Amino acid sequence: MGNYLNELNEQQREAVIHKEGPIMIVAGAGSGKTKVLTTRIAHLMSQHKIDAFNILALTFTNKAAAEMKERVEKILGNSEARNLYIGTFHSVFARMLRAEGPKIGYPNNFTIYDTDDSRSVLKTVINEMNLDDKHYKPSVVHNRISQAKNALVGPAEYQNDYYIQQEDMRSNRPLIGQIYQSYAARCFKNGAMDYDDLLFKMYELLRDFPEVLYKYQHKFKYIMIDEYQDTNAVQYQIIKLLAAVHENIAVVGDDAQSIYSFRGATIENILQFQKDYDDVKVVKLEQNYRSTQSILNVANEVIKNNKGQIPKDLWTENHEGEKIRLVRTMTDNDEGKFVADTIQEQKLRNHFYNRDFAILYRTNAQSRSFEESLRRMGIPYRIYGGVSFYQRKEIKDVLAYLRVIVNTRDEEALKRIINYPVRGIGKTSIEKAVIFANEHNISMWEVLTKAGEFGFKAGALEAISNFVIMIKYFQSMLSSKNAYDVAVQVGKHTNIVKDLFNDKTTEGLARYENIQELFNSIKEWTESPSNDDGELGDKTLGSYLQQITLLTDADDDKENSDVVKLMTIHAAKGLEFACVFVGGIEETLFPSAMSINTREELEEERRLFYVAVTRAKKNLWLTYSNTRYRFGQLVQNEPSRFIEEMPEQYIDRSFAGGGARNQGYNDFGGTSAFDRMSGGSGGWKSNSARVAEKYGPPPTKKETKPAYMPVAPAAPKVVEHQPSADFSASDTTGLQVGQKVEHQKFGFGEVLKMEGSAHNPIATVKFHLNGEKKIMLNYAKLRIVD
DNA sequence: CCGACCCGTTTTTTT
DNA sequence: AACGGGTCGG
Repeated sequence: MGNYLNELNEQQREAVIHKEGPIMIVAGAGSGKTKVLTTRIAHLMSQHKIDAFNILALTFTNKAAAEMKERVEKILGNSEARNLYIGTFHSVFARMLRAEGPKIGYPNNFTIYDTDDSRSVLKTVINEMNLDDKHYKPSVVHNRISQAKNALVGPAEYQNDYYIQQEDMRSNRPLIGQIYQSYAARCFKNGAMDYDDLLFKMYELLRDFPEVLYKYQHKFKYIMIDEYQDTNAVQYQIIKLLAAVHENIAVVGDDAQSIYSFRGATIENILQFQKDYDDVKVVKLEQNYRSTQSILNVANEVIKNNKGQIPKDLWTENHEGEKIRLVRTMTDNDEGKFVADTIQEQKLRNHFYNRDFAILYRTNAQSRSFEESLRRMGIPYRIYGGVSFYQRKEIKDVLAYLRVIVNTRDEEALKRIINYPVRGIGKTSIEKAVIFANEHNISMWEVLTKAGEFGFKAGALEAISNFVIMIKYFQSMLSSKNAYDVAVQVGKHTNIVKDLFNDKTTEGLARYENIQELFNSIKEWTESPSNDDGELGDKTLGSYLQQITLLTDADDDKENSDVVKLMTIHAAKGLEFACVFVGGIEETLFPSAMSINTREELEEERRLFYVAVTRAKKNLWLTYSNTRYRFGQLVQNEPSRFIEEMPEQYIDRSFAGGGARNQGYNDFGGTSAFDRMSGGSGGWKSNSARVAEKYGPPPTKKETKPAYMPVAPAAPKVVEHQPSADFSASDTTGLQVGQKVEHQKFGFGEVLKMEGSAHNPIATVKFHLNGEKKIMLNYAKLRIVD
């Protein structure tokens, strides 16, 4: 400790040591923004003896929060940092609402609804109003309500706002306001908040309860906000309230990286900041420490096409580096192969590790072709985002039990588990219970506890009674047992675990493993150290459930695991990688077809492009494909307009078509030299010989070809397998090691090993075609030979 | 009350 | 292409 200031440049230091009053740090990509915030926190604590309890730092991802905490701890060299209030907006407010919830009529153990829960409640409400959920689609209505909440518009204001009503009329959904009202009432009745409520209710709490406002205003003497350009109206108002007393607020942001306007974020908040406080200190961080000059120049040049950026003069002392490689392929699969091939090649040639690579894309659906190619090459990877672990069915089932135990008002969870596993409470009984609950304005749970008074049939009555007794039994454990012990009891007592264990299908096995993983993670959480602040240090089930809903699977990453990372560009913000591939640089995909209608939308896409490019430290590949599958249909896309906006001198287009050597560039990979080295795929492509002719022999170490040249495919002796006349993939549920199988392309073989998950059943098969080959594949395409 | 089958939707991005 | 919801038959 002590010399941390020496690591900073002049501007960074200025921002760190600025003690009192508001400060706005306008910073470019890779300029050490987060470093400044963390150092500032450490500096306040060590030099100015500010107590950790009095510092609030808000971020947009759990990962950023965890990193910050870790780094502060490292600088300070003690464990003081664990008492800091560092977290995402949502998780910090959830904690506060947990403490203050009863003031606004919510239980301390209120449930947090994720997007699926919200839509499910909406569907219920829409049906109860006798509206058509095909027209009033829950997802559409949810977006609308979400936007309203983020703009501080409650149900009443929504229905009274002329322009909002006009919009709803125009889309022929005039009743959204009423749905909003019912939805809010239902969530409240269920003792539940959705993601947006965590912000919206926090604002109302501070607005309506002066004593609460007073408490937190005085508690938080210093406030830091990361990624300030991504704040929306509610967040802005909350920050303003919290900071009003001390005005020791430091915000860091880059207007060029504002990419969350779809959830209400507005860079207006940056411009407004200087108007809201007197004497704002503004610091600009313009030196980039991350990327090569080529990368930075490309990013800067493209972003210049946006109007109204805050002028910044970004520069770097880094080397110019290699040119940005622009790569065109014929199909999305070829794109995947190119990337996997190039990763393999770069690893060997330039001694990169898997963890040095990231593959970024605009939409989650694009991950598939990359996954497949990586798997074939045997390159380990991890996908961030997409369907989170906690959204899996079996996980949600167990969590639903836990939710009901903690908050019996949670009707969504109750309905999910009341007859799972089957216990004789059928559809009719459930409907009855819901109707009774609505009629008597009590919770569904209360109906169940007093089932005798509501005239259920004898059989149903007994089933309900047993169910109620069981849940009450679980509840009796809450005070004496921790989250893990309760969860284990639930698993045992409900037979969920046993049922899954007995399910020997691949899916059942995977589900069983997932449940075990859930239990392990609960245990881990239960045993992790808590902080000294009583109000948030608890290890109860209620506390567990609240934080779990706010977790993304990007958060619990095994930081050091040596894998290639795949994620959307949105998810990549704030991260950096030595080598970056950005896929699908095509019109209708990037920029998205949804976002080309207004200048604002298009500029956000361009900022997204800026974010993607500036993730790279050393090497950057931009790939696009002539054709790709979308909704199961082959579509053709033009190259993205962003490609033309890049300055020529930093671009290597030698694999982007146009030149003679690129004609018919349609088969990368599958048969590269590295395939054989890695025991991967290869050898069956009929046209690889042709391609090899065009590109010459595979590179050797002696060659002085630039490092970025793709690996030319070898010219294998190809024998095409002729599938049996009646070939069709069989039901492979019973597939076993040793089984003889046929594959349409690879021919006959024998199963060596089986692994993977239900979604990705992987078998290693030894095929006999073209000599023995071991291939890992998703075995859905196999025929069992008897 | 469960499975098999059919049909419609999905893909912009996230807490 | 793949998943979820709905329907129908056993």
